[in-house]
Amino acid sequence: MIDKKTHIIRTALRLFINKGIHAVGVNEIIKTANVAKKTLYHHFATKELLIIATLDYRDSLFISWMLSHMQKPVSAEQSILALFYALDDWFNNRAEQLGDFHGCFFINATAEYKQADCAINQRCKSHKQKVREIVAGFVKLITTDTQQAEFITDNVCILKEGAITCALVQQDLTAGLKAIPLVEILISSCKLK
Amino acid sequence: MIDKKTHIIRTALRLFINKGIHAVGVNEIIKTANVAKKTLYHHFATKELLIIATLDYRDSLFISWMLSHMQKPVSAEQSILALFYALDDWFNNRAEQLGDFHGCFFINATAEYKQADCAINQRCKSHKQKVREIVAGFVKLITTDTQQAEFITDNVCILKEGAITCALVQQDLTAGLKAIPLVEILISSCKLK
DNA sequence: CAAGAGGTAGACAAATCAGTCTACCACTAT
DNA sequence: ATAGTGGTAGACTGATTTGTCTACCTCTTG
Repeated sequence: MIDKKTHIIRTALRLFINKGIHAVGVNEIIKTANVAKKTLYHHFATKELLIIATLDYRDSLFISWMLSHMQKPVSAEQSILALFYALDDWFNNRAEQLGDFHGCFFINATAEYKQADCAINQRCKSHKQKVREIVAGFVKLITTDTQQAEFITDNVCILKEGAITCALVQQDLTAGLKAIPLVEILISSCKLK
Repeated sequence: MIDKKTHIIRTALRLFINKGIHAVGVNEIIKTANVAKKTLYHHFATKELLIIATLDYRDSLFISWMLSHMQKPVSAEQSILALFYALDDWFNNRAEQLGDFHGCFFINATAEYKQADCAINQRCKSHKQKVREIVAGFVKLITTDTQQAEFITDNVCILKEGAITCALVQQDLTAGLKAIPLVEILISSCKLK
């Protein structure tokens, strides 16, 4: 049996993703995880610290999923496109590592915890920063012009967030694929300059 | 004095936008609005119905704000671009009608209420559908090719959602402006075909 | 003026919230 | 074997949740 701490994190994460954070109480978490309340509070002093632990867990899960898709292709351009095909997998529940799609956990968490000085909010922000830097790393291989690279990176991230949001709110599960032609245009428009 | 029902809706909306929906209790709403609990429950049988009323109120507010910006320009292309300049106003708290920026109320509400059969979720979805149709109306004036029009509409919406999300989560208040060059590329790429 | 109706008030109730407490259990080290 | 340590258990607490109740107050209408 995996250690209880990890078991609690994974259970809480699944519940948070499915129902939202405020909507899930500590009692529901311990009942679902089959642990005592004291056990949870032994590992996490407060619910907020448990939330942060689930954010960290999801962060490493998501980053490794993302890298596993982007590192396969032979060209950097293909890596960027692979990200959007991976999104399509995710939206349509073909991304086993990430589980069923209920939107981005970090966007959703930010929606619930908006104060900029709040630890939860800051974890979400730094997760997105990490993701952006991964994208930027591939874009750097496409163009050496730093201004162009920043333009591409910015808009790849905007398209990515937009696709996730459209997939969640409008339940448009094709949003990932829909963005791909524009990603191609975006990249090629810079290569020509 | 405006009628109490509207006063309650506006107060609840402001609190929901600032703090999230689950995070705000009925007690806080009545205290802030300075009304009795019975008054609130006279107008709204449940908290959920109050939430739906705030969604409807915000829907009409947002749509009229959006239209007021998009109807000014003389060309349809300028109208689409005006949407992104308007987003920039919003993100940087220059959109008085919408109040301070705390992300899109409908995206945030969806993050908290994810069950597809839930009334709140459905209101959010249909709001985004309305917004999409407004965009589609302007795009129709740019190209008569329905496939091209759909492609532009899809990606304008994705870029819009992405900009809102980046502005919220990464606190990148320039996200609206950053998307504009790509919107221009998107539109011109179709005009050439 | 008076009767009735509908909006207003805030105390109240039951359920649930996060978090605490004492007791115990299983293992390790002496 | 036994003392000690760290994980486990679940009842308990006080605050807060949504929603209810009776009483009153202020208007409109006869």
